[in-house]
Amino acid sequence: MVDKLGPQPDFFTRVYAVVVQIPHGRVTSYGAIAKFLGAKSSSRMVGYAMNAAHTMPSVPAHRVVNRAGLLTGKHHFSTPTAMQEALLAEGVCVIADKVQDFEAKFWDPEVLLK
DNA sequence: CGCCTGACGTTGC
DNA sequence: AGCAACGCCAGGC
Repeated sequence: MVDKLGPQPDFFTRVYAVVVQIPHGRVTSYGAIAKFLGAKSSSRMVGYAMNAAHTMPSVPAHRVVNRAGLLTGKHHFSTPTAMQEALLAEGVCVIADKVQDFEAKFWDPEVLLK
């Protein structure tokens, strides 16, 4: 695993590179990232990558939620509310561990291609 | 070296 | 329309 987020061919690093690109106050889904990486069927890997990513402060894992906009991985943070508070601090409405206006706040990795 | 698990997603019943 | 099962791939034991 590379400490920096350089253009490494590693799947994990690939995920980090995308997550880091997520604009402030914006969120995306595991599936979107997986699809962007070409492994649309491997959405689980994205979540798995985030698990390892949570050790990297540079990777805003709190901006990544599941397809339903639910903070599924919040339990993996320092505190169960860290993820929700982090999103709220960015202007993302989070109620009951769910992102409000998810579609509106949703950020598609495709913009990286533009 | 093989089995189990895991922050998801999709399809089938 | 709600619930269950399968698939996917990689890491840990």
